[in-house]
Amino acid sequence: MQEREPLRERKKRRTRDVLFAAAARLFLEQGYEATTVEQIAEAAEASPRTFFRYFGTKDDVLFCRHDEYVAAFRQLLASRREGETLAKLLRRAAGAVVADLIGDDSREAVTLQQIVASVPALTGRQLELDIDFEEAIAEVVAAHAPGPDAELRARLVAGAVAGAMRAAERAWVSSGGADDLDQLLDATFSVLAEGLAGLDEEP
Amino acid sequence: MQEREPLRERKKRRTRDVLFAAAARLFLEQGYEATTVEQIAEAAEASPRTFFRYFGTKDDVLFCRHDEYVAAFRQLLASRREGETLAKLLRRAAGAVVADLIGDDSREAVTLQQIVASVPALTGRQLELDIDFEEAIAEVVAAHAPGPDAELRARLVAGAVAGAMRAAERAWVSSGGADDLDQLLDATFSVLAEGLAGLDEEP
DNA sequence: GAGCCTACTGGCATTATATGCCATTTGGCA
DNA sequence: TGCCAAATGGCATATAATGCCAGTAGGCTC
Repeated sequence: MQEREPLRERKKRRTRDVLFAAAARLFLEQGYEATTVEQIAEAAEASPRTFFRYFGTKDDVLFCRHDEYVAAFRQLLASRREGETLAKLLRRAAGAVVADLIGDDSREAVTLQQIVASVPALTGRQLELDIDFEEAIAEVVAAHAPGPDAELRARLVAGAVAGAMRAAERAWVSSGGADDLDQLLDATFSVLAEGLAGLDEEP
Repeated sequence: MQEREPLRERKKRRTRDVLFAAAARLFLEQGYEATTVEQIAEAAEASPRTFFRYFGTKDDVLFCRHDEYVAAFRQLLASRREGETLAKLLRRAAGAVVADLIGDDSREAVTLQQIVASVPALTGRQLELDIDFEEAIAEVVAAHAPGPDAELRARLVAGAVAGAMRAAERAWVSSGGADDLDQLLDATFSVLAEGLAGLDEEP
Protein backbone atom coordinates (compact mmCIF):
# COMPACT_ATOMS: atom_id res chain seq x y z
CA MET A 1 0.00 0.00 0.00
CA GLN A 2 1.54 3.20 -1.09
CA GLU A 3 1.31 6.35 0.97
CA ARG A 4 -1.36 8.38 -0.81
CA GLU A 5 -1.22 12.11 -1.04
CA PRO A 6 -3.77 13.66 1.29
CA LEU A 7 -7.10 14.48 -0.30
CA ARG A 8 -6.61 18.17 0.38
CA GLU A 9 -3.36 18.22 -1.56
CA ARG A 10 -4.89 16.30 -4.42
CA LYS A 11 -7.74 18.75 -4.59
CA LYS A 12 -5.36 21.66 -4.65
CA ARG A 13 -3.33 20.16 -7.43
CA ARG A 14 -6.46 19.39 -9.35
CA THR A 15 -7.83 22.91 -8.96
CA ARG A 16 -4.54 24.31 -10.17
CA ASP A 17 -4.44 21.99 -13.16
CA VAL A 18 -8.01 22.78 -14.13
CA LEU A 19 -7.38 26.51 -13.86
CA PHE A 20 -4.24 26.22 -15.93
CA ALA A 21 -5.91 24.13 -18.61
CA ALA A 22 -8.87 26.48 -18.82
CA ALA A 23 -6.60 29.51 -19.09
CA ALA A 24 -4.38 27.94 -21.75
CA ARG A 25 -7.35 26.83 -23.80
CA LEU A 26 -9.05 30.21 -23.65
CA PHE A 27 -5.82 32.07 -24.43
CA LEU A 28 -5.34 29.93 -27.51
CA GLU A 29 -8.97 30.23 -28.59
CA GLN A 30 -9.61 33.93 -28.05
CA GLY A 31 -6.23 35.44 -27.37
CA TYR A 32 -4.71 36.62 -24.10
CA GLU A 33 -6.19 40.06 -23.72
CA ALA A 34 -9.64 39.03 -24.88
CA THR A 35 -9.76 36.48 -22.09
CA THR A 36 -10.75 37.68 -18.64
CA VAL A 37 -9.93 36.06 -15.36
CA GLU A 38 -13.65 35.76 -14.78
CA GLN A 39 -13.97 33.63 -17.89
CA ILE A 40 -11.09 31.42 -16.83
CA ALA A 41 -12.58 30.96 -13.39
CA GLU A 42 -15.98 30.14 -14.81
CA ALA A 43 -14.54 27.62 -17.25
CA ALA A 44 -12.68 26.00 -14.37
CA GLU A 45 -15.76 26.12 -12.13
CA ALA A 46 -14.01 28.27 -9.59
CA SER A 47 -14.23 31.88 -8.45
CA PRO A 48 -11.92 34.64 -9.70
CA ARG A 49 -10.78 35.01 -6.12
CA THR A 50 -9.54 31.44 -6.16
CA PHE A 51 -7.73 32.00 -9.44
CA PHE A 52 -5.72 34.80 -7.91
CA ARG A 53 -4.94 32.67 -4.88
CA TYR A 54 -3.29 30.13 -7.16
CA PHE A 55 -1.60 32.39 -9.69
CA GLY A 56 -1.31 35.83 -8.19
CA THR A 57 -1.62 37.55 -11.55
CA LYS A 58 -3.24 36.70 -14.83
CA ASP A 59 0.06 36.26 -16.63
CA ASP A 60 1.42 33.95 -13.96
CA VAL A 61 -0.49 31.19 -15.71
CA LEU A 62 1.97 31.40 -18.58
CA PHE A 63 5.08 31.59 -16.43
CA CYS A 64 4.14 29.48 -13.44
CA ARG A 65 6.82 26.88 -14.19
CA HIS A 66 9.57 29.44 -14.50
CA ASP A 67 11.13 28.70 -11.13
CA GLU A 68 11.30 25.00 -11.95
CA TYR A 69 13.14 25.71 -15.17
CA VAL A 70 15.59 28.01 -13.47
CA ALA A 71 16.26 25.41 -10.80
CA ALA A 72 16.79 22.74 -13.45
CA PHE A 73 19.12 25.04 -15.35
CA ARG A 74 21.15 25.75 -12.23
CA GLN A 75 21.40 22.07 -11.48
CA LEU A 76 22.63 21.37 -14.99
CA LEU A 77 25.23 24.12 -14.71
CA ALA A 78 26.46 22.51 -11.50
CA SER A 79 26.94 19.13 -13.16
CA ARG A 80 30.03 19.82 -15.16
CA ARG A 81 31.55 16.80 -16.81
CA GLU A 82 35.13 15.70 -17.09
CA GLY A 83 36.98 17.76 -19.65
CA GLU A 84 33.90 19.82 -20.49
CA THR A 85 34.65 23.42 -21.29
CA LEU A 86 32.42 26.12 -19.90
CA ALA A 87 31.07 26.85 -23.36
CA LYS A 88 30.14 23.20 -23.82
CA LEU A 89 28.52 23.13 -20.42
CA LEU A 90 26.40 26.16 -21.25
CA ARG A 91 25.47 24.64 -24.59
CA ARG A 92 24.43 21.39 -22.97
CA ALA A 93 22.44 23.04 -20.19
CA ALA A 94 20.66 25.31 -22.63
CA GLY A 95 19.74 22.42 -24.87
CA ALA A 96 18.40 20.38 -21.96
CA VAL A 97 16.25 23.17 -20.53
CA VAL A 98 14.87 24.08 -23.94
CA ALA A 99 14.00 20.44 -24.58
CA ASP A 100 12.28 20.23 -21.21
CA LEU A 101 10.44 23.46 -21.84
CA ILE A 102 9.09 22.29 -25.15
CA GLY A 103 8.09 18.85 -24.01
CA ASP A 104 6.65 16.19 -26.24
CA ASP A 105 4.61 18.29 -28.59
CA SER A 106 6.34 21.43 -29.76
CA ARG A 107 3.21 22.88 -31.34
CA GLU A 108 1.61 23.86 -28.08
CA ALA A 109 4.84 25.41 -26.83
CA VAL A 110 5.21 27.37 -30.04
CA THR A 111 1.65 28.64 -29.91
CA LEU A 112 2.01 29.75 -26.31
CA GLN A 113 5.27 31.48 -27.17
CA GLN A 114 3.60 33.19 -30.09
CA ILE A 115 0.98 34.51 -27.71
CA VAL A 116 3.73 35.81 -25.46
CA ALA A 117 5.47 37.39 -28.44
CA SER A 118 2.27 39.06 -29.60
CA VAL A 119 1.49 40.78 -26.30
CA PRO A 120 4.11 43.38 -25.33
CA ALA A 121 3.38 43.07 -21.64
CA LEU A 122 3.99 39.33 -21.76
CA THR A 123 7.17 39.77 -23.77
CA GLY A 124 8.41 42.16 -21.13
CA ARG A 125 7.49 39.82 -18.34
CA GLN A 126 9.35 36.96 -19.96
CA LEU A 127 12.43 39.07 -20.56
CA GLU A 128 12.35 40.12 -16.95
CA LEU A 129 12.17 36.49 -15.83
CA ASP A 130 15.02 35.61 -18.19
CA ILE A 131 17.26 37.64 -15.94
CA ASP A 132 17.19 34.69 -13.56
CA PHE A 133 18.82 32.49 -16.19
CA GLU A 134 21.34 35.20 -16.91
CA GLU A 135 22.17 35.44 -13.24
CA ALA A 136 22.74 31.70 -13.08
CA ILE A 137 25.10 31.93 -16.04
CA ALA A 138 26.94 34.86 -14.49
CA GLU A 139 27.55 32.91 -11.30
CA VAL A 140 29.06 29.90 -13.01
CA VAL A 141 31.18 32.10 -15.27
CA ALA A 142 32.43 34.11 -12.30
CA ALA A 143 33.32 30.91 -10.45
CA HIS A 144 35.18 29.69 -13.50
CA ALA A 145 37.43 32.70 -13.93
CA PRO A 146 38.21 34.47 -10.65
CA GLY A 147 40.27 37.60 -10.50
CA PRO A 148 39.81 41.35 -10.49
CA ASP A 149 36.73 42.55 -12.33
CA ALA A 150 35.70 38.90 -12.55
CA GLU A 151 32.15 39.57 -11.48
CA LEU A 152 31.65 42.41 -13.91
CA ARG A 153 33.11 40.50 -16.81
CA ALA A 154 31.04 37.48 -15.85
CA ARG A 155 27.90 39.60 -15.95
CA LEU A 156 28.84 40.93 -19.36
CA VAL A 157 29.53 37.47 -20.69
CA ALA A 158 26.27 36.21 -19.22
CA GLY A 159 24.44 39.13 -20.78
CA ALA A 160 25.86 38.29 -24.17
CA VAL A 161 25.08 34.59 -23.85
CA ALA A 162 21.55 35.17 -22.61
CA GLY A 163 20.97 37.88 -25.20
CA ALA A 164 22.02 35.65 -28.06
CA MET A 165 19.87 32.84 -26.74
CA ARG A 166 16.86 35.12 -26.51
CA ALA A 167 17.46 36.16 -30.09
CA ALA A 168 17.64 32.51 -31.09
CA GLU A 169 14.40 31.81 -29.28
CA ARG A 170 12.67 34.70 -31.03
CA ALA A 171 13.91 33.42 -34.37
CA TRP A 172 12.59 29.98 -33.55
CA VAL A 173 9.19 31.24 -32.48
CA SER A 174 8.84 33.51 -35.49
CA SER A 175 9.62 30.55 -37.72
CA GLY A 176 6.67 28.79 -36.12
CA GLY A 177 8.92 26.14 -34.66
CA ALA A 178 10.15 25.05 -38.07
CA ASP A 179 13.82 25.68 -37.34
CA ASP A 180 15.85 22.87 -35.88
CA LEU A 181 16.58 23.83 -32.33
CA ASP A 182 19.89 22.02 -32.06
CA GLN A 183 21.21 23.70 -35.17
CA LEU A 184 19.96 27.01 -33.83
CA LEU A 185 21.78 26.55 -30.54
CA ASP A 186 24.91 25.47 -32.37
CA ALA A 187 24.77 28.61 -34.47
CA THR A 188 24.23 30.68 -31.34
CA PHE A 189 27.28 29.33 -29.57
CA SER A 190 29.29 29.54 -32.75
CA VAL A 191 28.51 33.24 -33.00
CA LEU A 192 29.32 33.69 -29.32
CA ALA A 193 32.64 31.90 -29.71
CA GLU A 194 33.65 34.03 -32.64
CA GLY A 195 32.46 37.10 -30.85
CA LEU A 196 32.62 40.30 -32.72
CA ALA A 197 35.85 39.27 -34.35
CA GLY A 198 34.06 39.12 -37.68
CA LEU A 199 32.98 42.69 -37.25
CA ASP A 200 36.47 43.99 -36.81
CA GLU A 201 37.68 43.65 -40.36
CA GLU A 202 38.52 46.77 -42.23
CA PRO A 203 35.43 48.07 -43.96
CA MET B 1 9.99 88.08 -37.03
CA GLN B 2 10.29 84.40 -36.50
CA GLU B 3 7.45 82.03 -37.22
CA ARG B 4 6.11 81.22 -33.79
CA GLU B 5 4.69 77.87 -32.93
CA PRO B 6 0.91 78.06 -32.75
CA LEU B 7 -0.52 78.65 -29.31
CA ARG B 8 -2.29 75.31 -29.36
CA GLU B 9 0.95 73.46 -29.94
CA ARG B 10 2.70 75.43 -27.23
CA LYS B 11 -0.08 74.60 -24.80
CA LYS B 12 0.12 70.93 -25.68
CA ARG B 13 3.84 70.86 -25.16
CA ARG B 14 3.46 72.68 -21.90
CA THR B 15 0.76 70.31 -20.63
CA ARG B 16 2.96 67.37 -21.51
CA ASP B 17 5.97 68.88 -19.81
CA VAL B 18 4.01 69.68 -16.66
CA LEU B 19 2.55 66.19 -16.53
CA PHE B 20 5.98 64.66 -17.02
CA ALA B 21 7.59 66.84 -14.37
CA ALA B 22 4.84 66.10 -11.86
CA ALA B 23 5.07 62.38 -12.51
CA ALA B 24 8.86 62.29 -12.24
CA ARG B 25 8.83 64.30 -9.04
CA LEU B 26 6.17 62.15 -7.40
CA PHE B 27 7.86 58.91 -8.51
CA LEU B 28 11.09 60.08 -6.94
CA GLU B 29 9.41 61.31 -3.77
CA GLN B 30 7.01 58.46 -3.05
CA GLY B 31 8.00 55.69 -5.40
CA TYR B 32 6.31 54.50 -8.56
CA GLU B 33 3.61 52.22 -7.24
CA ALA B 34 2.67 54.54 -4.38
CA THR B 35 1.93 57.27 -6.91
CA THR B 36 -1.44 57.21 -8.64
CA VAL B 37 -2.31 58.78 -11.94
CA GLU B 38 -4.88 60.83 -10.07
CA GLN B 39 -2.12 62.35 -7.93
CA ILE B 40 -0.03 63.13 -10.99
CA ALA B 41 -2.97 64.76 -12.72
CA GLU B 42 -3.81 66.80 -9.66
CA ALA B 43 -0.21 67.96 -9.25
CA ALA B 44 -0.19 68.98 -12.91
CA GLU B 45 -3.60 70.64 -12.62
CA ALA B 46 -5.12 68.36 -15.21
CA SER B 47 -7.58 65.51 -15.22
CA PRO B 48 -6.56 61.84 -15.19
CA ARG B 49 -8.31 61.55 -18.54
CA THR B 50 -5.92 64.09 -19.98
CA PHE B 51 -2.95 62.25 -18.55
CA PHE B 52 -3.93 59.12 -20.41
CA ARG B 53 -4.41 61.10 -23.59
CA TYR B 54 -0.78 62.18 -23.43
CA PHE B 55 0.87 59.04 -22.15
CA GLY B 56 -1.44 56.15 -22.80
CA THR B 57 -0.26 54.28 -19.76
CA LYS B 58 1.21 55.23 -16.43
CA ASP B 59 4.63 53.82 -17.26
CA ASP B 60 4.80 55.64 -20.56
CA VAL B 61 5.96 58.65 -18.58
CA LEU B 62 9.24 56.89 -17.91
CA PHE B 63 9.72 55.70 -21.47
CA CYS B 64 8.17 58.47 -23.50
CA ARG B 65 11.47 59.45 -25.09
CA HIS B 66 12.25 55.91 -26.16
CA ASP B 67 11.41 56.46 -29.83
CA GLU B 68 13.69 59.49 -29.98
CA TYR B 69 16.59 57.49 -28.60
CA VAL B 70 16.02 54.67 -31.04
CA ALA B 71 15.89 57.15 -33.93
CA ALA B 72 19.10 58.79 -32.75
CA PHE B 73 20.75 55.40 -32.42
CA ARG B 74 19.71 54.42 -35.92
CA GLN B 75 21.05 57.67 -37.29
CA LEU B 76 24.36 57.13 -35.57
CA LEU B 77 24.58 53.62 -36.95
CA ALA B 78 24.03 55.03 -40.42
CA SER B 79 26.88 57.51 -40.07
CA ARG B 80 29.80 55.17 -40.42
CA ARG B 81 33.14 56.88 -40.68
CA GLU B 82 36.07 56.20 -42.97
CA GLY B 83 37.94 53.11 -41.86
CA GLU B 84 35.64 52.54 -38.89
CA THR B 85 35.02 48.89 -38.14
CA LEU B 86 31.53 47.76 -37.29
CA ALA B 87 32.57 47.11 -33.70
CA LYS B 88 33.89 50.66 -33.40
CA LEU B 89 30.74 52.03 -34.93
CA LEU B 90 28.59 50.16 -32.42
CA ARG B 91 30.81 51.32 -29.59
CA ARG B 92 30.57 54.94 -30.71
CA ALA B 93 26.81 54.85 -31.24
CA ALA B 94 26.24 53.22 -27.88
CA GLY B 95 28.37 55.79 -26.12
CA ALA B 96 26.58 58.67 -27.80
CA VAL B 97 23.09 57.43 -27.00
CA VAL B 98 23.99 56.66 -23.42
CA ALA B 99 25.47 60.12 -23.01
CA ASP B 100 22.33 61.66 -24.47
CA LEU B 101 20.14 59.52 -22.27
CA ILE B 102 21.92 60.57 -19.14
CA GLY B 103 22.11 64.24 -19.94
CA ASP B 104 23.80 66.83 -17.82
CA ASP B 105 23.07 65.49 -14.40
CA SER B 106 23.53 61.77 -14.06
CA ARG B 107 21.95 61.61 -10.62
CA GLU B 108 18.42 62.01 -11.87
CA ALA B 109 18.96 59.44 -14.60
CA VAL B 110 20.39 57.00 -12.08
CA THR B 111 17.49 57.49 -9.69
CA LEU B 112 14.93 56.98 -12.42
CA GLN B 113 16.74 53.86 -13.55
CA GLN B 114 16.80 52.60 -9.98
CA ILE B 115 13.05 53.04 -9.87
CA VAL B 116 12.75 51.05 -13.07
CA ALA B 117 15.02 48.36 -11.66
CA SER B 118 13.00 48.14 -8.46
CA VAL B 119 9.65 47.54 -10.14
CA PRO B 120 9.52 44.28 -12.07
CA ALA B 121 6.84 45.49 -14.44
CA LEU B 122 8.98 48.49 -15.39
CA THR B 123 12.06 46.33 -15.83
CA GLY B 124 10.10 44.14 -18.19
CA ARG B 125 8.78 47.07 -20.11
CA GLN B 126 12.26 48.49 -20.59
CA LEU B 127 13.64 45.16 -21.73
CA GLU B 128 10.81 44.88 -24.20
CA LEU B 129 11.60 48.33 -25.58
CA ASP B 130 15.28 47.45 -25.78
CA ILE B 131 14.35 45.05 -28.55
CA ASP B 132 14.10 48.09 -30.81
CA PHE B 133 17.79 48.85 -30.26
CA GLU B 134 18.62 45.21 -30.85
CA GLU B 135 16.69 45.29 -34.10
CA ALA B 136 18.62 48.35 -35.24
CA ILE B 137 21.88 46.58 -34.49
CA ALA B 138 20.74 43.46 -36.32
CA GLU B 139 19.97 45.46 -39.45
CA VAL B 140 23.34 47.12 -39.65
CA VAL B 141 25.13 43.87 -38.92
CA ALA B 142 23.13 42.06 -41.60
CA ALA B 143 23.92 44.79 -44.11
CA HIS B 144 27.59 44.50 -43.23
CA ALA B 145 27.93 40.78 -43.82
CA PRO B 146 25.55 39.45 -46.47
CA GLY B 147 25.36 35.82 -47.37
CA PRO B 148 23.38 32.74 -46.41
CA ASP B 149 22.10 32.74 -42.85
CA ALA B 150 23.22 36.36 -42.67
CA GLU B 151 20.00 37.53 -41.09
CA LEU B 152 19.95 34.84 -38.44
CA ARG B 153 23.58 35.37 -37.55
CA ALA B 154 23.02 39.10 -37.46
CA ARG B 155 20.16 38.62 -35.01
CA LEU B 156 22.33 36.43 -32.82
CA VAL B 157 25.16 38.94 -32.86
CA ALA B 158 22.73 41.74 -32.10
CA GLY B 159 21.29 39.72 -29.26
CA ALA B 160 24.72 39.23 -27.77
CA VAL B 161 25.67 42.89 -28.15
CA ALA B 162 22.40 44.15 -26.73
CA GLY B 163 22.47 41.60 -23.94
CA ALA B 164 25.96 42.58 -22.86
CA MET B 165 25.01 46.25 -22.98
CA ARG B 166 21.95 45.63 -20.83
CA ALA B 167 24.17 43.82 -18.34
CA ALA B 168 26.53 46.77 -18.35
CA GLU B 169 23.66 49.13 -17.74
CA ARG B 170 22.40 47.06 -14.84
CA ALA B 171 25.87 47.05 -13.34
CA TRP B 172 26.07 50.81 -13.72
CA VAL B 173 22.68 51.39 -12.13
CA SER B 174 23.37 49.05 -9.25
CA SER B 175 26.61 50.92 -8.60
CA GLY B 176 24.53 54.04 -8.22
CA GLY B 177 26.17 55.61 -11.23
CA ALA B 178 29.61 55.44 -9.65
CA ASP B 179 31.16 53.38 -12.43
CA ASP B 180 32.76 55.20 -15.30
CA LEU B 181 30.51 54.65 -18.25
CA ASP B 182 33.23 54.82 -20.88
CA GLN B 183 35.29 52.21 -19.11
CA LEU B 184 32.19 50.08 -18.74
CA LEU B 185 31.44 50.26 -22.44
CA ASP B 186 35.05 49.50 -23.27
CA ALA B 187 34.91 46.43 -21.05
CA THR B 188 31.65 45.41 -22.69
CA PHE B 189 33.03 45.54 -26.20
CA SER B 190 36.24 43.91 -25.06
CA VAL B 191 34.25 40.95 -23.73
CA LEU B 192 32.21 40.85 -26.91
CA ALA B 193 35.31 40.88 -29.08
CA GLU B 194 36.89 38.05 -27.15
CA GLY B 195 33.65 36.18 -27.21
CA LEU B 196 33.52 32.97 -25.32
CA ALA B 197 37.05 32.18 -26.35
CA GLY B 198 38.11 32.52 -22.75
CA LEU B 199 35.56 29.93 -21.76
CA ASP B 200 36.90 27.32 -24.10
CA GLU B 201 40.09 26.45 -22.27
CA GLU B 202 40.43 23.00 -20.85
CA PRO B 203 39.05 22.97 -17.34
C1' DG C 1 -18.11 8.54 15.62
C1' DA C 2 -18.31 13.41 17.77
C1' DG C 3 -16.15 17.50 17.96
C1' DC C 4 -12.63 20.73 17.09
C1' DC C 5 -9.03 23.04 14.32
C1' DT C 6 -7.12 24.49 10.19
C1' DA C 7 -7.08 25.45 5.46
C1' DC C 8 -9.46 26.19 1.27
C1' DT C 9 -13.13 28.63 -0.92
C1' DG C 10 -16.46 32.19 -2.33
C1' DG C 11 -18.55 36.56 -2.11
C1' DC C 12 -18.30 41.36 -1.19
C1' DA C 13 -16.10 45.70 -1.15
C1' DT C 14 -12.47 48.56 -2.70
C1' DT C 15 -8.68 50.55 -5.35
C1' DA C 16 -6.22 51.59 -9.58
C1' DT C 17 -5.42 51.35 -14.50
C1' DA C 18 -7.43 52.09 -18.75
C1' DT C 19 -10.98 53.20 -22.36
C1' DG C 20 -15.29 54.95 -24.62
C1' DC C 21 -18.54 58.59 -24.96
C1' DC C 22 -20.31 63.15 -24.79
C1' DA C 23 -20.57 67.91 -23.47
C1' DT C 24 -17.84 72.02 -22.87
C1' DT C 25 -14.17 75.02 -23.81
C1' DT C 26 -10.71 77.13 -26.62
C1' DG C 27 -7.58 78.06 -30.42
C1' DG C 28 -7.54 78.95 -35.44
C1' DC C 29 -9.49 80.76 -39.38
C1' DA C 30 -12.83 82.58 -42.96
C1' DT D 1 -18.26 87.71 -35.54
C1' DG D 2 -19.09 83.10 -36.20
C1' DC D 3 -17.85 78.47 -37.55
C1' DC D 4 -14.79 74.31 -37.29
C1' DA D 5 -11.59 71.41 -35.23
C1' DA D 6 -8.99 70.20 -31.43
C1' DA D 7 -8.27 69.78 -26.56
C1' DT D 8 -10.21 69.02 -22.19
C1' DG D 9 -13.02 67.24 -18.36
C1' DG D 10 -16.43 64.43 -16.40
C1' DC D 11 -18.98 60.30 -16.35
C1' DA D 12 -19.64 55.48 -16.96
C1' DT D 13 -17.59 51.14 -17.54
C1' DA D 14 -14.42 47.07 -17.74
C1' DT D 15 -10.71 44.60 -15.76
C1' DA D 16 -6.92 43.34 -12.63
C1' DA D 17 -5.81 42.82 -8.07
C1' DT D 18 -6.22 42.81 -2.89
C1' DG D 19 -8.31 42.72 1.85
C1' DC D 20 -11.80 40.97 4.72
C1' DC D 21 -15.11 37.84 6.52
C1' DA D 22 -18.15 34.03 6.59
C1' DG D 23 -19.03 29.35 5.18
C1' DT D 24 -17.33 24.76 4.06
C1' DA D 25 -14.68 20.71 4.19
C1' DG D 26 -10.56 17.96 5.24
C1' DG D 27 -7.93 16.02 9.01
C1' DC D 28 -6.95 14.95 13.61
C1' DT D 29 -7.85 13.87 18.65
C1' DC D 30 -10.38 11.82 22.08
